[in-house]
Amino acid sequence: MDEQLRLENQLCFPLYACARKITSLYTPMFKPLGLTYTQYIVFLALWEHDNVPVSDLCHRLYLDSGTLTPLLKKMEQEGYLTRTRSKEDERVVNIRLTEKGIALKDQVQDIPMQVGNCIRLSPEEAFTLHTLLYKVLEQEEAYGG
Amino acid sequence: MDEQLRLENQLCFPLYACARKITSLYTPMFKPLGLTYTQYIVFLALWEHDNVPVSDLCHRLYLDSGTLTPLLKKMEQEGYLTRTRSKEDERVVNIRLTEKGIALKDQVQDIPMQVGNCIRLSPEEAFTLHTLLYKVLEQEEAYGG
DNA sequence: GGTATTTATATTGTGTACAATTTAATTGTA
DNA sequence: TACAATTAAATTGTACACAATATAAATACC
Repeated sequence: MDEQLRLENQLCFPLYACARKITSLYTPMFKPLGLTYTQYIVFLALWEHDNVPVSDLCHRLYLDSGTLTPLLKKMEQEGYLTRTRSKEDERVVNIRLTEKGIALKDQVQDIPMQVGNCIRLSPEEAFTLHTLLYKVLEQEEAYGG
Repeated sequence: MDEQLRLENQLCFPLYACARKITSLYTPMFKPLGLTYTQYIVFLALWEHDNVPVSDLCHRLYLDSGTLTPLLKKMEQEGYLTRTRSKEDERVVNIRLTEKGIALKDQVQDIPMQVGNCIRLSPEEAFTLHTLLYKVLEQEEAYGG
């Protein structure tokens, strides 16, 4: 009885625990660079599309301004990016990487592979997992996906 | 180039985003009960195995004492459980649900199903996702799995 | 039996997450 | 063109997570 309340039968719990486990695999690799996982994904987003409003980062990272604003301010202080109010729309703040921010890319190139090597999934399993996660993530309800 | 640094090619990112999305589906259902997601999984663990040391909860939930100690103290204050030093080993603190904590189970019975209905995966897909997540989670490196 | 080591929690400090609210700018509309 | 509604960020407040350290009890070992 109560099978639906068994920890092992939840989908939410392994997701929650697994996400934290993977993040913890990255943490020691970021430490020498003085980065955190959240800062890393902000960089990943910006290395792909730079000079974008805060709202663009919010959408792509599924994070809100309450999380990103202080993070971006800190990254600005550390010289990785600039925050500039848009001339066309004064409500908008544009984020642009500095040379230092762009250069950081070279230093993290092989980190995804190192973490990947710690995860014992076959390429097929990793692909399946990736596909299923995006299927859940891109459902219409939340974040206007 | 730089395919390995594209946000979309990471496994960590959809995991991280998906975990937060699922948690956010639970939050409004917990609100009338005054619960948080983390408290919920502590209850799930205790409804299965009650009267256990803090270390047992740490292992089952993949959380450390820095997270659980303040959480358990708060849940104790709210009358959901008791924290008692073991007589046999004074280092150990045993956690036991009160009647109030046990009774809460009735009020959350259908929440997993409601959340499940929000996730557009077939039973087979959900099973596959569950299996792959546990495969990653139960690898030997971390948490003594 | 006394001391070093290990173990179980607790504490401290830092960094997210996010709900709710605020502020300021822009847009829609009578 | 005033004025309401909307939008983009920022702010405030609460709740985790977790690394690092501290504390105290138990065990190991000489």
